[in-house]
Amino acid sequence: MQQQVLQDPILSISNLMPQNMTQPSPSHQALIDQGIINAPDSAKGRLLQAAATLFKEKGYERTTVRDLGKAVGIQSGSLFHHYPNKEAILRAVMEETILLNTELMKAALAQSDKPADKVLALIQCELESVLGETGAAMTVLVYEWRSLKDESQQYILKLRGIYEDLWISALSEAKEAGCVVIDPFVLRRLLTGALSWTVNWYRQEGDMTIDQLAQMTLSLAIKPV
Amino acid sequence: MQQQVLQDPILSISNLMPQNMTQPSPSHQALIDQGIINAPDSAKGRLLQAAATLFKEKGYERTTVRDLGKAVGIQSGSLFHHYPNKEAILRAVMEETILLNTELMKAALAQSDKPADKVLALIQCELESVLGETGAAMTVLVYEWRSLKDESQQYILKLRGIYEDLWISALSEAKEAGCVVIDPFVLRRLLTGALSWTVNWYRQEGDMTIDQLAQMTLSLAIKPV
DNA sequence: TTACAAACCAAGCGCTTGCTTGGTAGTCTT
DNA sequence: AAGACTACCAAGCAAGCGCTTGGTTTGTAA
Repeated sequence: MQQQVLQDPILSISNLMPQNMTQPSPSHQALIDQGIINAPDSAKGRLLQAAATLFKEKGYERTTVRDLGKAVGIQSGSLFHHYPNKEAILRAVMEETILLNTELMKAALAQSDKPADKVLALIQCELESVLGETGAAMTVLVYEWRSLKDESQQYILKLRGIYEDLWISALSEAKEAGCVVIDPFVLRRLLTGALSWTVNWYRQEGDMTIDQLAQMTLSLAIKPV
Repeated sequence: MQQQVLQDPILSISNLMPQNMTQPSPSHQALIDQGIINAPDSAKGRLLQAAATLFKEKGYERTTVRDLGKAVGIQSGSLFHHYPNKEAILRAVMEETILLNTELMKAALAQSDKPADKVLALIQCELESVLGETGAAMTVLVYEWRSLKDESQQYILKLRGIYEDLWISALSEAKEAGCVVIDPFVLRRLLTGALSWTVNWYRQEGDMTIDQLAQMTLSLAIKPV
């Protein structure tokens, strides 16, 4: 059964997406093929993309189901054909983002060797997540925590744990190698704040690339050996 | 005309405040005496403290005027005798916090001499602000930005500019002294994220003091000369 | 004692919210 | 062709929201 395509070409949320959108990465495509996350051009996928954008810009509470409906080009009531309630949409946004970015990080780690390279790969990866195409959803993941029900919080927290484990083991390796001085857990938490906050000031149009920013951040986190 | 004290001893927001509250610092008291900010034990002061706590815990949007009224021990409608609308309460919370913490930072800087010491003083000061008594209000200042009207945003932004200038000049001095390698503006923004994020994980009850955390953060920001 | 203003209450208004309902158009299966 | 299913619309409900109103209590000062 093929998903029907949403009909209104004017209000359709495809207008909210970058025109020259890149192809999904191999990791991304794999998750789509396994049915774990929705394809970006499916009805649900576009709803989630629009929701992420609105939740980031206005906040979850200030975004109404009427806003969501308008962004996708359907009536607000029709949203509840896809998701049982508004919170489930927020949860789905977070779930898909954390799953996707965990896979992206694993892929990035697989291409690195030395401890310092791994840390750089993680920093680059997280910056790309926060500042790139999935940035809206990542911001929602970080800042709209409180709006989830307890049960959803625990579920997302579990997924986040897997993601954080990748960080902790990389930083621990770096510490054993002598290029990190402070406790890996504290360092990770300081980095979490520093990296997620970039969404509030970094602009692609500026004269600093994401890679340059990643290098600067790395220079704070590790000392050359 | 002396401020009347709120009457309900059960619901009074004084119950929400630490029992063994320290005396206001000299900088704090000076601002109170000048009528720039409200005394913590005045009616308005307690309203703002309760509002900060609720806004931090539930978010501004999820906090209703009925919640605020209950926390202070008055009817929700009576709030509008003190402030014209709900947003004005949020604005007042932010305004008082930024004014107070700007003064605290100036006082801390005045006692420091070498560039690295000044940076450490700023880090300590900001951590105390975020994690100490004014923590709720500081968190609101950082994370409830979007809920302000445009005009209020500009006003608070102006106040924040003064605060940030203290940081930028201290980091610039440190860079000239050779103990900072990356651009002061970028460094400040990374530190902003790292320090404000501590509210999400640091616990006083743990075995790491705020001063130790400040030292660790300093070790990332500057290199010994 | 009287006068007055500040602080507050009780009630509720107008509006918006998330969500439900009953029904319809189009597609796929048999 | 008939039936089943998905995706949607139009309308609106119950609850909760920020805020207003008219009147009462309380503290201060003449």
